[in-house]
Amino acid sequence: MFVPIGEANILHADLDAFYASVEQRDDPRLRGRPVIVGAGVVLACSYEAKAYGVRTAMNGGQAFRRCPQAIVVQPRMSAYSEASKAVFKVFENTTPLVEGLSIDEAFLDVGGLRKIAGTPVDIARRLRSEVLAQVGLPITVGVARTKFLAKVASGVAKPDGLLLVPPDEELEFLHPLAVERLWGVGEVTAEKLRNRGLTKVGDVAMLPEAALVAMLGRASGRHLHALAHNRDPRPIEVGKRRRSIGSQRALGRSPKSPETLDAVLAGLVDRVTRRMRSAGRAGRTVTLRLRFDDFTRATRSHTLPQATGQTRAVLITARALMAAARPLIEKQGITMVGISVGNLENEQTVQLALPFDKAANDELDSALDHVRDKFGTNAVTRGILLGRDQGLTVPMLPD
DNA sequence: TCTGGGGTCCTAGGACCC
DNA sequence: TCTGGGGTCCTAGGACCC
Repeated sequence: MFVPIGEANILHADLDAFYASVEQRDDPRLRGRPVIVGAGVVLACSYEAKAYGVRTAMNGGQAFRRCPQAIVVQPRMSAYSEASKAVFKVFENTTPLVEGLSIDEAFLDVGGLRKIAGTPVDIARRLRSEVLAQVGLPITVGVARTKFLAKVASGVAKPDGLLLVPPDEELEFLHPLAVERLWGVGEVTAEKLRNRGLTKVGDVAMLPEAALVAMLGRASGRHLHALAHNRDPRPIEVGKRRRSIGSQRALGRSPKSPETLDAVLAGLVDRVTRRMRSAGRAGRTVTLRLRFDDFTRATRSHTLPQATGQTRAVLITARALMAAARPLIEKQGITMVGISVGNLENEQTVQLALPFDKAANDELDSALDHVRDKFGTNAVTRGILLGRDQGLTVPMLPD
């Protein structure tokens, strides 16, 4: 038997039914019972609810028909975000090589830890018990030689499981699985494959790459061909940065006046630019996303010459995009509006040696004037007062 | 059976530059 | 005056993921 080079050093750790588990943790009455988080649509559901056929993203009415005894709770995003931070602390105490994928999952590279911490399976076992002990949440871990296989393994092992794919049993593990297990195969791609009689990963592996490219396009075809043959050389990437920041809002089906739409737009822009500033990011491409009552979608975008995190600049751009989309909006009822800012860059911070008296606003003004003189009128977004001897720190937009 | 909010990546055409 | 080929950036749409 051919044994691939390398060892199973990659962990994929994935919290089970994350939002629902946090709710069950915080309210003992919910434990062991079907729980649905989210009213209009199912954001998450406990395994007890899944047993009745309830699924994530299912609409609320349908979910309730399948499981009338389910307890429906409103989402508490801040509780989930806090739980996520606590879990990531456990990850980072395990290894510095952590790549976060979303609020509830991450890859960990534990290759260098064998001597001090034991085998990857030992580490995975300990990780699971530490997450349970310290955060009170069940977590599933897949262990394999590649990121892709580790993720597939955790998916197969859910819930509350641990699964190792030994390097010499990878294809035996992979090929009998349904194509939907492949990363990047959703409803549309699965249907295309099914139409050609391809339902298992092994079926896809028998096709030449060119046939998959012809069927699915260049990138998807190559990607799928590689995964079906168990090729995934991607390393763990630490410190990945977000590429866009956005916010959206569902509006319901009743007609919306232009004034109402503008107020919603201003609220979204305010939320997005606040988040950008607190993350220290500025962006150049503003995208307006719209959804209509027939579920069609449209986007309008504009790229500015300079990155900005200013509410005013983004709002002016967003309004112009909305005006450009006016004919579309008048033709169909609008049910969702979203704003996102992409092409993100880091805000730059300059520390100026300009001591000033906290009490004297004049001095702050003159310090800011100095920054404007030096770096341009648009440079200053805000200043932070640090005290008499520490000067002024001014986060700036990139030039 | 029509449903949220947050993201990522890819494709294709057009503009523009060399 | 007409014509090649290559590259980058922008815009809009689509598929996918959690």
